Amino acid sequence: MSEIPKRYDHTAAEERWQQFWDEGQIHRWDPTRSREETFVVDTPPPTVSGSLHVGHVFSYTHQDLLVRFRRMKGDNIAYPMGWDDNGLPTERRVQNVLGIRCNPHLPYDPDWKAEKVEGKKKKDINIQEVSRRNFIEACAVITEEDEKAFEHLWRRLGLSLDWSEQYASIDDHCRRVSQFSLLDLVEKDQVYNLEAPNMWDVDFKTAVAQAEVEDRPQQGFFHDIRFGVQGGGELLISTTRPELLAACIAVVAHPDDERYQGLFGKFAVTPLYGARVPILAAEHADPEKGTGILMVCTFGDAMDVEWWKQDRLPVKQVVGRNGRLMPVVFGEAPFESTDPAVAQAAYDQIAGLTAKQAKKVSAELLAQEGSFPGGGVALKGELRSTDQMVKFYEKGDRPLEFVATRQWFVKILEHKDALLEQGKKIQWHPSHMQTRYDHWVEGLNQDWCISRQRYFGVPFPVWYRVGVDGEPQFDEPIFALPDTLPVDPLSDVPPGFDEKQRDQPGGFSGDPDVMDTWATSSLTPQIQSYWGVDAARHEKLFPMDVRPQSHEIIRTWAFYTIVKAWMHSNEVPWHHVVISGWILDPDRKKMSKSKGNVVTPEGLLDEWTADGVRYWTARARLGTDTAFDPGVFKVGKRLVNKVFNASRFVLLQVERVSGEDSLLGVEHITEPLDLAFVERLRGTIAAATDAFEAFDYATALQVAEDDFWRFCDHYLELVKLRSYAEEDTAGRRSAIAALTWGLKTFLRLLAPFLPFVTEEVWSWRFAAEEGRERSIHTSAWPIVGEVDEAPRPQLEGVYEAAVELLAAVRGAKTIAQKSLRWPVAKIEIVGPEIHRKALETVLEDVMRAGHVSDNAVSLEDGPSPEATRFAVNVVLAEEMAE
RNA sequence: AGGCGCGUAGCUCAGUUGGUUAGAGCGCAUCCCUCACACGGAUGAAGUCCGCGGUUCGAGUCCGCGCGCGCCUACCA
Repeated sequence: MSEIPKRYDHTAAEERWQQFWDEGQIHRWDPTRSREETFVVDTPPPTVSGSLHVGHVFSYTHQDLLVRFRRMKGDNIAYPMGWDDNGLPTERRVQNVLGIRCNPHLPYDPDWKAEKVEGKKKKDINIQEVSRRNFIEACAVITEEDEKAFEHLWRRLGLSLDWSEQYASIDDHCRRVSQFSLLDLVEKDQVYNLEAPNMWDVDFKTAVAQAEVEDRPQQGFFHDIRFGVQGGGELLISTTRPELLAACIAVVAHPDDERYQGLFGKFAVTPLYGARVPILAAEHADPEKGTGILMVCTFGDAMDVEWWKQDRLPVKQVVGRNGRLMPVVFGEAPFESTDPAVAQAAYDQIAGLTAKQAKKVSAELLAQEGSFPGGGVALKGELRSTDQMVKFYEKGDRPLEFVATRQWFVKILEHKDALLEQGKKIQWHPSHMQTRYDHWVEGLNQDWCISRQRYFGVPFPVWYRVGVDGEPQFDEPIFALPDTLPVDPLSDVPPGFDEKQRDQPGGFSGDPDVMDTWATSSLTPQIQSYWGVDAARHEKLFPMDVRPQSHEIIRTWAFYTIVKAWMHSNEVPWHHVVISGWILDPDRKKMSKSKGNVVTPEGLLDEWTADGVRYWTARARLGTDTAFDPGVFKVGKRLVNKVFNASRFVLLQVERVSGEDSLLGVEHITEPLDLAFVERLRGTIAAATDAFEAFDYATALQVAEDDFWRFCDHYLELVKLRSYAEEDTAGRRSAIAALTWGLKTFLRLLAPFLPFVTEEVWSWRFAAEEGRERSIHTSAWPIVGEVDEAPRPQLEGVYEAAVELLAAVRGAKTIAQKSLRWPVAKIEIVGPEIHRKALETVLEDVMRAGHVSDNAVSLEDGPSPEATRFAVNVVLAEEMAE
């Protein structure tokens, strides 16, 4: 038995046990055990952004609680760690930290070294352009540092991850699996490549997918613009985007709209540009909005894209990839005009401007005399302000534009029903989170665009034949062979070609894009299972048991992962999804870096102990947002101290009584009070286990914690003096045996929540008992069968009667402002028979704990006051005994 | 605008299939250094269960209508 320290030094203990777990490799997945006895977690790979906040602590601890429970139940745990270093966040961070930009056309410079510019003033930084390969090397350097910071925090938190199972979403293995996934989708005809209008971020200059788009409120202005009608007349269009007038390809109104019945089939003529455009009827036009008749452009919004497709209208793209208006030539298709010279003169004033600038200039042009065909002013009346919702890339600063570009898409629109079915096969915790998934699937309106015009990501394993005209033939892709993956088509050469033929007529050209980061993240189960690489391992790990994540990424991570598992394997990726809520600051706002209200975790761990911080996270039920409340950390730390001190008391008693002999077994538990306590604990074990089985760690904690405090406040006090006995009596043996099993049980019930302090006190005595139990975390989760040798109590309410009477004695002393050790001269107890009988069996323990002298007790029959078992009259002694 | 969730003590939250007088912790008040713990303990005060209506012998719980908060989805005329 190791020496029991007087105080808990959490800093030293936490470090010591982290190291112990590492050395003992107790978190290792055992690949030799069967799938049935294995519990597989699809750990979220955090975006390695370099800054940690308390939100990370929150959801990752939730997973760990469930994992630690399953481990103690005897499961073989597969709990890997992945890092998401792919994509824009890293790219942007690297640009800022190192002051570089990628120029993929530059040659690789082997001597180039990354140098941090943090701390320098903005004007002193010269942005340096580097090659794609240099840029990716720089990314790797930065992410490695960031991963270390995360790993350090995870270890301090006591996450029982298997550190031998790690991946990074940009590493060779992940690139291989991602590219293999694309090839499999090609083979299954679930992916296509198409030039089409698509949402485009003009600053990042990349396509984005529906899932990455968010609506933001913006103030817009209606411009009422007069259009001519061919053959005479005019109509009034209300638009917030006058800068797209040159891109107008039609005018539409609702087919039932009385006002425009005579116009359908005719042509309108745009002001300034003199373009002849058809006037069409369309159900989607809302007679209530604006003037009820609107212009269709290429492309103002998603609806424009729909109309363009539906009515086979021409493309008049004016907004370029950089968000500025492109030069166009009037008088040539598709920019026909009744007066090309006038049109050109007008357009030349907005060409080259940003959309926002062009809007202002367009309004000025439209307000000029002569802007309406045949004389007059096209802009009618004042601008009217309107609140509108505008689509933004979630990481972007300017509105998205619809730009015709060539992109890769995964077919999801035609599979909505099948994807809803897959969602039903998964158990969502809490269950209402499935509704979010359903809503998202039902609301899909675009296929999944998976190509991004960026540098840091997984390339497409694709080349295109180059025609004799020197242009890539996109309908003739050449795919990499699966056993050559991963490839980079910008440096690798497709089968049957050599490097000299790159970008040459008759040769090949590599696809310059990278995949959407979700195209890789959607494969975390397959990455972990080595799908397509190691079939035996895949069998043992896929589908997984549980996916932990937060609710805002149901539409991305959960959804895409379900898509991929279904397309590749016709399976669900996991059987359970557990959803953590958010952390809210005291103003009930979500804590996030952009709001500047985050709390960094390391300081919390210093102040409240790792277990105390874990306690706070464990109090938050799944799916429920939680206030950041230092009061709860405090409670957690108190519990940690209580565990330490109660264990100290029990084990000092055990040490005194048992010496170095083996612990007293449960067969020694014979006293009625002890049996009543054991009976109570049986119920606690069952309740905590049921809750954990249902993924409800919060209830498991509450049940265990409540009963542990009762154990300390009541049972320990009731049994303490009996256990102090000098002689080896049956009563003392019973007390020590019950305390031993009780403590051992509480420690195990609390171990998933408080892994450090429970391990610490477990090591004093229990660890030596059995080899398997060297660590509490690989010891067996308590079951009621352990204590079968202690008979069930014959009477009910024994424990409760004892507690009630002790409270009455304490109350009398408190009211008299006396110490709890103050002796009682006389106590009169009146109550009904059933309660008296229960009490009589434990009366000696209660009287001893209350310092009631012998022969001072009277117990009589009679009614008890409401909600109590007994009427009690306590008379305190005149003086403190010596 | 539709949907999901939430609203219980000053604060953070439990409250099971409807069932006596609605619970816990924090905070607060008063007291107690007792040999596990003062980083502790005892005792106590504190609630219009968001509002209105309904079902029921009985509603915090079920139904309807509101109000407030959060989120999801839709919405660039």
